[in-house]
Amino acid sequence: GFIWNTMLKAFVRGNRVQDSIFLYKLMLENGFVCIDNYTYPILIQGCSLSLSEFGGIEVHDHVVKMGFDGDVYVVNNLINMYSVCGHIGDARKVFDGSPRLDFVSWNSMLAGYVTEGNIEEAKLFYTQMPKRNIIASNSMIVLLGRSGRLSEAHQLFKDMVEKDMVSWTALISCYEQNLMYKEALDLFFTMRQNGISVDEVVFVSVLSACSYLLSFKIGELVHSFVIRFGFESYVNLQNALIHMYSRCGDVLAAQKLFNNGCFLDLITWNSMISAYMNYGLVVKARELFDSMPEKDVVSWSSMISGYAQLNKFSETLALFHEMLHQGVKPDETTLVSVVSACAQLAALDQGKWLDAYIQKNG
RNA sequence: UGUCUGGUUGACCCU
Repeated sequence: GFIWNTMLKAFVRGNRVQDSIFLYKLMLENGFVCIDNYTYPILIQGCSLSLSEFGGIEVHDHVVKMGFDGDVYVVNNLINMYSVCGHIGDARKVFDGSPRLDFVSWNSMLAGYVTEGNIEEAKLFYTQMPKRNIIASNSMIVLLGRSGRLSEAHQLFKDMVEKDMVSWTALISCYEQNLMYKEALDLFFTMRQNGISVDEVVFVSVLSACSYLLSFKIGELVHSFVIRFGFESYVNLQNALIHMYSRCGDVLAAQKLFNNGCFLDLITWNSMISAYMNYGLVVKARELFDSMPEKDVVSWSSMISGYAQLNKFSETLALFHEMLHQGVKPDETTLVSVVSACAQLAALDQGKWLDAYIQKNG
């Protein structure tokens, strides 16, 4: 069975959930022998990643019929799948009905409450845990931070007998989410002083704080750390650096990173486009936009809102129509810019048309 | 060969 499972995993990793289901059906036709306790966690994981609740429910059904519903790995994946699909009640049913639970089961269930933002349940559940662990505590820190309860988050952090890099990063993010970027940076430097190891995630997070503070000097310093630690080729770090430099007034540094970068992704392109637009470099932005291998709604919105910011309202409307023509669905951000363009141009008929569009599309 | 926690891009608002 492990050959089949390996193929299944390859499909799931490649975000090809339909193919994984198809392969699973072939496995069924092959007489079940290739289906084992490794098979379902992979399938369920695929449903989680693609938020396919209906696929997940179907797979859950098979799990029961095939008698794998006592496998703790299967159970944990089911809990996770129902949680990320927003069916926390079903996750809890799996949890409560499972003959066997381990600390991952508890962590997964807790993570469900955290995703949901359910402080009460999460706190209750956390106190009910047979044995707390770093991952559970880290989840709680995130939840408290997201809910604006910074002092509670900090207290929990301080009370942890063991902390890891994620605990520190989670607390740094808490400060950032509550717009306390200075404190976030301080915490990063404390983290370094305490000799805690760092990874690319920490740096991305810290660079984000620099961007908000418009702190070129610290941003540059962090960039030097990034190089010293050998993380400079990570796409997400390049994206964070491009964003930081553009926010902090050095669009040329951003451009240099973009031009020298390899393995760039959509976010890189989008960041560079909005960087150019923020500096009024419309032609450069448009060149990039037109040469993008693929665009998403953020690419379009960056251009459209950029035009609106620069008072180029007819360009705003023109690009919006182009967007619709290409079958890209605008979101709220896009529409805000378009509405303001209509208002500025006193384009009453366009405005009416847009109003009808918004009514029709919710 | 399988499961749980932290991070990056667009308008407005907030700061």
